[in-house]
Amino acid sequence: MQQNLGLVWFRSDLRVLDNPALYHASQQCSQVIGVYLLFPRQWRLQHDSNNKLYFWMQNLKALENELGRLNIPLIIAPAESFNKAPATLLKLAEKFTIPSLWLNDEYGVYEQQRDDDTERLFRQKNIPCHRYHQQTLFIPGTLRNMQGQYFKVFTPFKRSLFQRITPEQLQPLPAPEKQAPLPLEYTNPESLEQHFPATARNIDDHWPAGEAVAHNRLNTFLVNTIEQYHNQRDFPAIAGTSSLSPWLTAGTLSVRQCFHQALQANNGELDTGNPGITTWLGELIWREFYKHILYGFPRVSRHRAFKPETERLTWRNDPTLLKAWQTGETGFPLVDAAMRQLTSTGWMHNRLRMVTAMFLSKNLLLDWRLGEQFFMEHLIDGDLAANNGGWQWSASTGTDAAPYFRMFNPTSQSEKFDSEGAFIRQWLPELAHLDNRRIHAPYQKNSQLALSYPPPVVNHSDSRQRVMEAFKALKSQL
DNA sequence: GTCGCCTTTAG
DNA sequence: TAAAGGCGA
Repeated sequence: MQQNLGLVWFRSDLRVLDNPALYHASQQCSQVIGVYLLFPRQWRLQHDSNNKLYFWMQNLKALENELGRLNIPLIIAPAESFNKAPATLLKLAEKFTIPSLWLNDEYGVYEQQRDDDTERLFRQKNIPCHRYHQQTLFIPGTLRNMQGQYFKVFTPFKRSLFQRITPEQLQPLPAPEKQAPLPLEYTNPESLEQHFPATARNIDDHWPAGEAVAHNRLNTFLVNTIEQYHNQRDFPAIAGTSSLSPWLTAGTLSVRQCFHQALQANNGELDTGNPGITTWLGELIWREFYKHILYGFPRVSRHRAFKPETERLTWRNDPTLLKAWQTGETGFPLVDAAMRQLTSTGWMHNRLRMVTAMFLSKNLLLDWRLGEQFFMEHLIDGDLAANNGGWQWSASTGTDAAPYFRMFNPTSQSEKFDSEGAFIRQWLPELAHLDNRRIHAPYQKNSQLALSYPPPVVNHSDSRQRVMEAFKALKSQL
């Protein structure tokens, strides 16, 4: 009876819909069993936030329910670190006499090593390992320029993707069919989410788990929001973005499902049609781009700069300034409001991720890795590739085709993207009474103002000068 | 080698 | 409008 069982290993693909490993296993096996390994030690090492881990555990519970409706058991097993994965899985496969393993690849260096080790061990035992692909539209490494190298610039990468993408590869897979009941003896740990107490407030209300929720959000976004996406996405006081990243990172939702549905809403047009939709497709491709970069340039996942020469920059060591940035007490209202949004909700608006990242790395001249880590420690959608890519872009150590020195003025950004001060007032009640003009820089032209809010920790133009010279010095050192 | 172009601007 | 370098074909 157990001649043709399949063990499906879930990781960043916590869904039954459009899940290649699950789908193909259920097509080719008489019955399948799901497994999820807990890596608490590894997650700590990677600075994964409790917000994210709590959310993942809730999504895992939702997955267990979805699978249960299909009579597919889900075994949840502790494994501490990645290096314990092969033996833990093999033990399960032997205990339940399961002759095949099915999984969707992940593209971080340690994840690849873990999966390669697992496959090797299983092969030694004559258990085939079937590996699929789901994290990106194209397998990292399969989009190259004419010289056969990885694209280092976003736009040519996107053009190449548009040229090569086909309707067939965008067709999401259905859920597997319901299988015959499969009685198994196992006990899963209870109340897993309690091991990862979220620091974000009301996390269940803001970020409810499960595939049904994710698809509702996607559909609502496509119906109500996406057509104005290009006009509204830059304004943090407006809910103009998709806010789907937590589900995308957990794999509750696949990029293919998102891309497919958005493209349908645009009559199949990739770069024409509704500008809101095409802009959002571009954002999905940014996630794709950074995953390909992470795979093609593994140094970026080892705390190294994409542009090696920028490793000679001397970042300042100033724990007090770092603390001011982390707690939202820099005296720059938009920066502080953004940091308080992050620590209160586990999420930050994308425009503000750039503003706060540039402020840390350029105005404060603090190492971008400190900011990258702090983001990971709080973000509910923390993704190594996207977070690292964004930070390195902001710090000018990463991929960026623009020649000139890219630096935001946090006050101008505030006047431009929060002109009414609505976002600032939401997070900094101590400034709520200031008028729309003064709220962006409270002490400007009035340094004697009595406020329970700190004065600016740096002078923008001086700090701008300082970082410009630091980058200029890199070139003269060559 | 040449040429066109580059997510998100500052002053 | 100046900045001001390198990618990709």
